[in-house]
Amino acid sequence: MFFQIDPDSGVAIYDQIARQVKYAIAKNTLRAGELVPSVRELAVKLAVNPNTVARAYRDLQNDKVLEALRGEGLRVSQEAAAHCRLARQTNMEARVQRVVIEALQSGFVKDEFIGLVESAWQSLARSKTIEKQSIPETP
Amino acid sequence: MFFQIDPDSGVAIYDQIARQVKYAIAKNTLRAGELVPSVRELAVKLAVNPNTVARAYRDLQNDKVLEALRGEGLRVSQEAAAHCRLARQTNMEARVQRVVIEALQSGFVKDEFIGLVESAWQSLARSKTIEKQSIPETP
Amino acid sequence: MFFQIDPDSGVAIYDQIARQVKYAIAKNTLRAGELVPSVRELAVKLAVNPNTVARAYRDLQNDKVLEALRGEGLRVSQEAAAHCRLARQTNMEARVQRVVIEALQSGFVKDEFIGLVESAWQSLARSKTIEKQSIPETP
Amino acid sequence: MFFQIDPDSGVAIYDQIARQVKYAIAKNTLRAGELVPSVRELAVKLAVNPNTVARAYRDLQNDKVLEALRGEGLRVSQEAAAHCRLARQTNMEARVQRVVIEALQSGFVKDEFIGLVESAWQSLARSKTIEKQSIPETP
DNA sequence: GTGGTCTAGACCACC
DNA sequence: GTGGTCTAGACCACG
Repeated sequence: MFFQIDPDSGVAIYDQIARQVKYAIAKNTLRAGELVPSVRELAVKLAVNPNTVARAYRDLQNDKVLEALRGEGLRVSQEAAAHCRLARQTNMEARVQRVVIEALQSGFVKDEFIGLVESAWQSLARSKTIEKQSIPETP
Repeated sequence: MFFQIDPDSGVAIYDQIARQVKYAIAKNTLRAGELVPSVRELAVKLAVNPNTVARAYRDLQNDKVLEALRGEGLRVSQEAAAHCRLARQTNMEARVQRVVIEALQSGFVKDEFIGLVESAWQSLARSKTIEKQSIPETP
Repeated sequence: MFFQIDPDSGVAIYDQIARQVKYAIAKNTLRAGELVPSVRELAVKLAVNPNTVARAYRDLQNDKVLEALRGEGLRVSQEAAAHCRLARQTNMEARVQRVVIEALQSGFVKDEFIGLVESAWQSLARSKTIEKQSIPETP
Repeated sequence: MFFQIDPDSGVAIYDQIARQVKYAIAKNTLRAGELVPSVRELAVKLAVNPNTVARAYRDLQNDKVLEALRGEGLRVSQEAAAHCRLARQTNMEARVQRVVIEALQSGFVKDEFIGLVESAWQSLARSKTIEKQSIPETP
């Protein structure tokens, strides 16, 4: 598959996997009805413990994003796309809100902060390897 | 004192304390040479175990932000302000960068994202209790 | 493992542990990439509270000597050896300097003092249990 | 008086005071029968809390180094010189032994260590302000 | 199994 | 009164 995990980012690996699967669905890189890679296969590709992949897939099943086909594998569900797009929006709002609260608490003014955001966006958006960027999260 | 901790935010309490002390110094609410509240006193105010406050203060001593005066208390060091202001900037840049990377990865376009940020800022900035807001961390 | 702590030496136990880990790395008894004993395991061996070992390990992580592998253990970092060898040298210089200052202040002459050092070295070096010697600290 | 204390050395201030009094007696700078400065006077000179000086003097009385003359002050006792010279020797032996043990534990060889001691001695002995040197101790 | 965090309560040295 | 250390035991997230 196409994504990357960073074991030192402070975010649980299973969480990184689950999120990137959701993003892929939200972006239509992965579509309803498709099979995701098997636990073992993905574990090998990401150089990660199979248990960790299994946990990510389990969480995705709980979220009704994946569904098990006995003896076949895990399939992206029909409702997944809607769910993932919604999740994308909600998660991003929550994340933005947290950072904004921190910024307010530490005394930033609005323009100073927006400036920070824009300059980060500029510098990151032009990097062509953006999709390979790991996501340094935060402890 | 002036700050609040949220035991359910997912951020370690000692970390919330340490950060808010740094912010207070960066904002000049707390100045070089002043004594911070005693471990026991702050523990009572925050309804937290004294060991937890002690751990925050110990970390701040490692960062050269506080210095111990035996039998007297803990004092804000002279270098603290510079360090804390720098940390404020650097930390915020790092946090913003992480969110921006996530946004890019999940397919946001710039204006959509900036819009999210601005609306979050608007709604949070006008809340008068902003300083009492807990910092809901990690989704 | 191979080291000993003395709870009555006046030196904090966590500090004795951290120092001995560093020494082991400086001496190549412990090498980059290896896992150190788990917190609980070492706590049992040293007959010490696990929190105390955890504190030592935490300090070593702050010093970039150890790094955490989630759910796996703590690993000696790559930079550790250099750091520890440097620390060994610097610490010993500092300790020697303090004693020398005391000696000068209390009116020793050089040969008298060197004699003291040599006789101490002789008598301690031939004891075969040297590595098991506790470090009686502070008079 | 002639000595210096370092509140950040990790050694208790009262202990620094008591030791320096003993050293002065061992060196005959202070002689049997002389009065030591009053608690208040010394406290002012050293910029230290009078309680701290009082504690040092109390310890020295326990050691029979000083004796109280009601309404007059504290006098260096007759036995003091012998006691202090003995203490000088014994303390230095103990300190040297501790450092030597550490050196052995951290894998120094004899010549390497003696070299360290000699170079420290050289560089410190020629400093003219040697008597004003504070004694950085260390915990 | 691993480390990380927190609480509770104790004892110490220092001022 | 202050900070520092240690113990005991609990719970959590992670692999």
